[in-house]
Amino acid sequence: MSKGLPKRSEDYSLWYNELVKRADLAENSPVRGCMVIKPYGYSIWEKMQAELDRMFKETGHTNAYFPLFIPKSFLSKEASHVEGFAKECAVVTHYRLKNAEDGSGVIVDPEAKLEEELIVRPTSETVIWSTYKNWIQSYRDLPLLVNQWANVVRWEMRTRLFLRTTEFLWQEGHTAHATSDEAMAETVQMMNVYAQFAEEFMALPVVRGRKTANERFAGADDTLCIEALMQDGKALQAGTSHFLGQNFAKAFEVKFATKEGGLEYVWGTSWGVSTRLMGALIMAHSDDNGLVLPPKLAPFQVVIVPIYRGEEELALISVKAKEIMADLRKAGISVKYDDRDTQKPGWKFAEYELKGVPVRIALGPRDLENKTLEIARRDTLTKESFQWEDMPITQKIGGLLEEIQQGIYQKAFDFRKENTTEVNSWEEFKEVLEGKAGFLSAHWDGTPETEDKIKELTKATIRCIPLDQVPEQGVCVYSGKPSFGRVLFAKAY
RNA sequence: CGGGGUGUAGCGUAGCCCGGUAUCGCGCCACAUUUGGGAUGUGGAGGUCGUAGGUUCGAAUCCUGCCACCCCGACCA
Repeated sequence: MSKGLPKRSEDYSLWYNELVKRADLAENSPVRGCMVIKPYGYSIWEKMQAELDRMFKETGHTNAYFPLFIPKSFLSKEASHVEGFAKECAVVTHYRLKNAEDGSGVIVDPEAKLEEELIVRPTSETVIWSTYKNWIQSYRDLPLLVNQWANVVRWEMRTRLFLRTTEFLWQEGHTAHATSDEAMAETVQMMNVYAQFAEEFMALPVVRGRKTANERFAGADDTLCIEALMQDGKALQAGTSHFLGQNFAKAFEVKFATKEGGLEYVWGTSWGVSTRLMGALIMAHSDDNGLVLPPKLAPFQVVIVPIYRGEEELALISVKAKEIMADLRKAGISVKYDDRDTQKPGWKFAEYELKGVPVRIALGPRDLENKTLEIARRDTLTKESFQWEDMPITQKIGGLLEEIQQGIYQKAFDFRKENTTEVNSWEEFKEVLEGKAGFLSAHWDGTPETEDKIKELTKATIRCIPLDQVPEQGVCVYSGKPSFGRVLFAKAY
């Protein structure tokens, strides 16, 4: 492990990549754009999964699993869907290899060509709706509320660890409803679940909003989203929830008998978050010393580092350390006791800072003597000496974890506030975008043409029309035409 | 797909212009001394120099082709 991470201020992109690798979250694989998620990184993802899964189940959803491969013909059934995904699909054309005759290795067996090629799912709407056709006959079968945890593949031009990988892990919810209103309510509900998860667990403040027609999901009538702001002033779409109308129902002939005896197409939604959330988590909170993890998602919340010389001293310290560990665990706090004698304390301190462990406890002979602990918090990098008698250790650490969770949320919230700028002219728009970046709250005339033009000129896109948008008379920053409320622009990941 | 760059030990690199089978650091192994912020010393292991050809007595180095990856753009969760 080499010392020193690149500085965010010098090269944000390099800082991010190095951090992901050095904190043992993930690394590149032999296949371009794919990554190996390492145990430490994966355990953060598992925590995210566990919370989200709980929230999905609390809102009435159940998990299922649909296949990785989709017949090519399925994809073309919904016109705008195929247009959106066709350019980035991996295709399976053969099912067998054989030894090359010249002994140079294995080759694709030309005899083993598939009748119909298979698509590796870029998303599962098509295969799921083709299945729903058989599952739904009556209003009694509705609503159908299903989620799946899966991997998907999108052959992107350019990839970045966690933020955009060729294969990524995600969950995709796919629901079917009897009415438009009900499907829309579901779409809103799931966006709120995502927002709540981001804010409460990731300590990541998000804007709840609606995508413009340009930015909408391929095949959706409406896309709601949560948008977050990263430390470099770029926006990151953290989750989306789509109202599919009857588009997929029509494409896959999914009809149901109504109570009144009619036959109607069902209404659908789909919603998803991915391992991209890992990228959001990393970029939102971390600093030049490494990761900063919110206690609610850290693989372990507390690490205890013993300081000792010799076996005997370690034995004495371990007694106390294990006592603390047991107390904390009883209180539901996850702890790691690192008594390896293969690394020195200083090395461990740096290591756990790099890995973002929220609280570090150092315990040495001096502490045994004085009945103290050295408690260091990762978010502020401050240390304090804690007297055993002052209060129960569980109360102390529990309170501290709470404080850290709150603290990093507040810090991110303040950052977003400082970096959300109301702009009222085109000059100002360009100036802010090039200078401090962040979210630009501006009037827009509501046309895709203006949106495209702004994107072309500045690379900024409309991240969303905030759901809490205040009605306000104004003129579009670009076209000067009338506008009735502000939208959020930003350069995005 | 356009622009730029890089492939030499697990990682990061020197050597390349000016051909003579490889430098240094981190990491790894052993031993000793160390342990309250990334220890020190001594000894050691580890490389068909991305790949295929060519030139040459001899190629990491010169020439040609290929492959891969990274970064910046356009595209996208």
